[in-house]
Amino acid sequence: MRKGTRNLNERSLQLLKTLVERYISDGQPVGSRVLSTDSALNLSPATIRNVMADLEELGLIHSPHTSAGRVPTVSGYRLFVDSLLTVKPLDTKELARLYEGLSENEDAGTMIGVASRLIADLTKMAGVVTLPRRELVCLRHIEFLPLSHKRVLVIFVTNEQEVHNKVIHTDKVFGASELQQAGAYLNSIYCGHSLTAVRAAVLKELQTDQERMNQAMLDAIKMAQLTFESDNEKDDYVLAGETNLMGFSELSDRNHLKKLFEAFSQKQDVIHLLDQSMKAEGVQIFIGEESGYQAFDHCSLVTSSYSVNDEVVGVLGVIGPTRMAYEKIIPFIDVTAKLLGAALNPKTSTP
Amino acid sequence: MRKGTRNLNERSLQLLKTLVERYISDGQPVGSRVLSTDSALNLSPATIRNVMADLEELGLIHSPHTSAGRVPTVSGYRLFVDSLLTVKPLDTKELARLYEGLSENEDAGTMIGVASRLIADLTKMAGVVTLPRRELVCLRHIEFLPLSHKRVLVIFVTNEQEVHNKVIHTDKVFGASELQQAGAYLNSIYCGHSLTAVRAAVLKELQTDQERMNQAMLDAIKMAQLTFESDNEKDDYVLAGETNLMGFSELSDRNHLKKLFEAFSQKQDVIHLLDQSMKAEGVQIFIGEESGYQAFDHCSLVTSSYSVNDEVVGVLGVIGPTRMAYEKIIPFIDVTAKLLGAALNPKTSTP
DNA sequence: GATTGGCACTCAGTGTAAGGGAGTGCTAAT
DNA sequence: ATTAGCACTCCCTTACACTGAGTGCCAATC
Repeated sequence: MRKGTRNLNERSLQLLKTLVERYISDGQPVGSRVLSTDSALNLSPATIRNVMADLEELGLIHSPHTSAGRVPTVSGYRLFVDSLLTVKPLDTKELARLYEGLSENEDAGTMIGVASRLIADLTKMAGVVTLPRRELVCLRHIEFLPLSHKRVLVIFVTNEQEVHNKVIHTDKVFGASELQQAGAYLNSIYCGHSLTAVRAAVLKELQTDQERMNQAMLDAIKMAQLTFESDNEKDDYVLAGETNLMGFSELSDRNHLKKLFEAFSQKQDVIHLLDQSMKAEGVQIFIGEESGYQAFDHCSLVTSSYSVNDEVVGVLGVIGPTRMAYEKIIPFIDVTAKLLGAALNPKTSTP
Repeated sequence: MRKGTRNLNERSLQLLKTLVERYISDGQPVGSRVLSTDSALNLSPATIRNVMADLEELGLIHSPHTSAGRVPTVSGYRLFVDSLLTVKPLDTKELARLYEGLSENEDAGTMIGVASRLIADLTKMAGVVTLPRRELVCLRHIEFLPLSHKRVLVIFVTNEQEVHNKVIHTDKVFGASELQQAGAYLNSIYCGHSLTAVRAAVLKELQTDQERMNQAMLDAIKMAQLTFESDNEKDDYVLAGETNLMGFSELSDRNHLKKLFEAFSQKQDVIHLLDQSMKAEGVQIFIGEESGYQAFDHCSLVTSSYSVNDEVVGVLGVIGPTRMAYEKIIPFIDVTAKLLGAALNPKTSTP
């Protein structure tokens, strides 16, 4: 059939682009008339209708009802962001605010919060930033305190000043001084190493000859193992500006909004989604149902991993309605990720 | 005028009560006809209309428009909860779930979270619980770590296993061993005391003769002072089930809901409100605008302080639409507060 | 004097009909 | 291949009438 032959020529792509841009800015279904005047091409509405019929057949656009204009489908958005979109340079004011906010030398937790807030404020959508992975964090100090019932409270400090704590269950009862000794021992050998390195070293230690260690050392190693045994230190993220999402008419359905907020507070879906984009470097985009989670059906996520010392340690992004200004959001997220990475770099961030 | 003479006789109160109950259960403005059949009094609609006219003049009820039924005003609700309401005994199932959830012996942080979640789940509204005041918390362990630039990271553990940390700025540079010594000294004298007691003792120490102390002791005391100097450890609360509020039609106004959620995430208004009810013992109720915060205009708060060892240490409550089932919520909050207090009692909660 | 029945009135909500507007699909002409 | 024209569809708004619920007031009744 002849439609196949003209499926996606230059012109139809150009029209799709204009249509998406127009829909993003107006929020109204776009008709052939507007498109005719809007696009640089000099085509009559009738011609455009023919093209639109093709685009619709390809599943790129869709008509809410018989006599409304066309609206991009998820595939349409996808094609748009993948090949049609022309990114706009960042607004200077926004860039300035990013610089200002992300140049302070605070601890990682604070910076994460600042970044999240900045994303939310500047995009008027919801900002989300994951905490840095533990590979990055290096052990600075560790300490054990006895609790009742063979339980021990572990406190460990990472990087400059981040304090973590965890309760572990030991197989015998330890006294305060024994625990103190164990802490001192571990501090002396593992201080300054990354948590993953510590975990690896501890495991190796336990598997090799334990004869050359005395009981106290062995106890210490065992406790370290319990402390760092798994990544169960559940990943977490900082969210800001959720309330911004309540303003969007496309999310006005009470039910959708509720599901979305529930997903935010249960966290796991969001975390899983962010994890995915951790694997790839650079900006990633999930449009509508692409995410695979019902809660995000009418939302898009634009994310980017951020790196410290050329190693990916976390993800940040923005959550908003499918109809968002991708051409502005994409560079924005890109820059924010780079700035956050730089701000977290211990070389430059230690005063 | 004659209306004055029969302002608030038994009968009109009875009618107001029935009206409020009916409105709470239905959510529809209540007309004279329903009220006539609903109330035990055997009165014709016409008579009831007369009474309602009086109640309206007194500002207790109000008509949304000429020919709708009547709806309670804030004053109407107030009168209702203050003198008309007959509290219903707690549902056995709910009571059972409360017992179950609040009998576990976890650390305070967890219990607070559980309580908040329980309130939200059982009332289908939003639950809120403040963290216990620091008067209650007693120092278990304190420790200092050197940071750069005359900054010191203080880590202190309170009660069983709650870890806090703070960065203080000292007026000279301390080495790791000096700091360790200081920590050991403070542990030896202040361990087991409440934070407020520690603060008081430290202040007293600094004001009296410092001759009998050596420099190391003095440094330790000074650092303790910096650590505990103010209540700036900002009070905080745990919120659960905010999303439940999105289901209520009376809060459907996008704007109201947004303001409410913003108040939740900014926290200060909520904290201030909860603080107020900390002062009074027992259940307190804020209806609609009474709270004084615009964000809560169409909401009611039912709160109760909770106590450990007969001392008020925190507040819990439920946030929902003005039209809520007070007669069930009030005893519910009352019981929950008592159970939480019991669960937090260190005597019984330490295994 | 309190209570009640009756009546006119008000007002939200609903259903129906008509007209306008925006947009489409198809066909025939260019 | 493109375009103009036309008939058609569907949404939206306005208008109008009608219903039902509820009120306020007045006069009759207990």
